[in-house]
Amino acid sequence: MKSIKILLVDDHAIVREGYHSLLQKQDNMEVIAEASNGAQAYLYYKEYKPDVTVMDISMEGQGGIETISRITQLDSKAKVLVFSMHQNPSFAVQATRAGALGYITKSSDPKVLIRAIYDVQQNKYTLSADIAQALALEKLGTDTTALDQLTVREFEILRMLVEAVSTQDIATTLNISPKTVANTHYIIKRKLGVQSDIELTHLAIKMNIINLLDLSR
Amino acid sequence: MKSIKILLVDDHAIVREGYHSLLQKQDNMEVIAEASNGAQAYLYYKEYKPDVTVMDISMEGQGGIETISRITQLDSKAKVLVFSMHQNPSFAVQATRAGALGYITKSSDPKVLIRAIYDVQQNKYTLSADIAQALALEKLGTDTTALDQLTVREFEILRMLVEAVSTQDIATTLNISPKTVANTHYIIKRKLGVQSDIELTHLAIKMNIINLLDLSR
DNA sequence: ATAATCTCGGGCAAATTTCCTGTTGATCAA
DNA sequence: TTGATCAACAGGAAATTTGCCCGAGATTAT
Repeated sequence: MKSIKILLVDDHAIVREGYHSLLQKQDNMEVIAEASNGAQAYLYYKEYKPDVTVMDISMEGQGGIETISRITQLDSKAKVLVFSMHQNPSFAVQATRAGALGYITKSSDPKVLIRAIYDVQQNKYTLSADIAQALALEKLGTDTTALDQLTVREFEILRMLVEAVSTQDIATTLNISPKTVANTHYIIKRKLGVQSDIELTHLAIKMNIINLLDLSR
Repeated sequence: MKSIKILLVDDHAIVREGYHSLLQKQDNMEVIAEASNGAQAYLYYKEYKPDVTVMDISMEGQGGIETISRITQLDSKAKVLVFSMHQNPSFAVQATRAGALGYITKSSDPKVLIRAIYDVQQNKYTLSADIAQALALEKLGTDTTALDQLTVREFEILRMLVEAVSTQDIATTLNISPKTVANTHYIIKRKLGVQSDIELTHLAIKMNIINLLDLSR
């Protein structure tokens, strides 16, 4: 039987060790190279032309998604399986856009990974169950254009709110009653379907209302 | 030579596989049990009394730090080595408070992990180089993390709070009264000097408690 | 012109926050 | 071993905020 040649990409040595040990038990899979970062992965891909590339996307430096783009740009038939710790379905979306053929979370059972490698090798798109479910929920949930439901004024107030401006200060700068700000705050939360201010902040980050660079400064 | 008995705790099967494979190559180390969550880890600890417990602290549900507390409370001589993906030294501080004897990041070389297991087994405190450096910088720099003022429990609750877990849910998973969670929430805000939950979330992002890449739930 | 929508805010019950208190249990120094 | 300290827990009560109602005036759309 012809052996599937695999390129491993993960910045945690221990995880690569795990793959290695796991895949070695499969007699028709063979790890032909391991990379610990995106740049290396790209070089190895060119050099070894693996059948399947198993890649973590949360790496320091040049991200995994970027690496997927570059690899699939180099070889449009590249088969990349993403193996990530992120349960967030938008990662799966991003990875797929970049050209990945599958997305499996690390909490998946090893059997699922093996199965996924076979699937990807046969050009079959694969998602782990948890991600598939989350994606489905997101699709039928309202989430996507939630922001468009806000009026101009609401959006303005939202922007100040998530920058942690106090109700009082917002009222003062907008020359309206704090009560109105509080009411609007409530309306915003209801429209966006969030329960708490913390959720609201998360949403604001997702929607790029908060400038993350400002924040982490 | 007597073999060092090891308990592995990590919620990612592939990572456990990695440890396993790595540690098996050491002829004086033996993995006697593997747990995939905190509660199970606690039970296994009681049952197997391992020489060294190697634990990931970013697990779903009952956190790893909480688990360390419970284990060291059960057996004050327990030797716990934390193996974490978090580069933030505050995690090391909290883990140490909870009773851990060492803190190694997952990006460390496998050799470092092996070395650390020996060290911990001999009751020698171990830090991986990157964390030691960050801690040192933190100590002499002004940037002294306010987070270190928090108790272990407070830190644990903070982490859940900023992930937008509800007071009720936190109370349920930690088996305490919602009133206690609300009280602790308040204490945390006071200690960190923030006015609102939105400010608290900003702080959490700055302090790297929230994984920016994973903001969705 | 009429309806619809936005903006603004008052009212008020319910929920939460804030700050206090006290209990328990663990640690630790004298 | 005893007293002191501190973390964890949780109840009480007042202050504040939230959640949801409403209506009024302005603006926009049809």
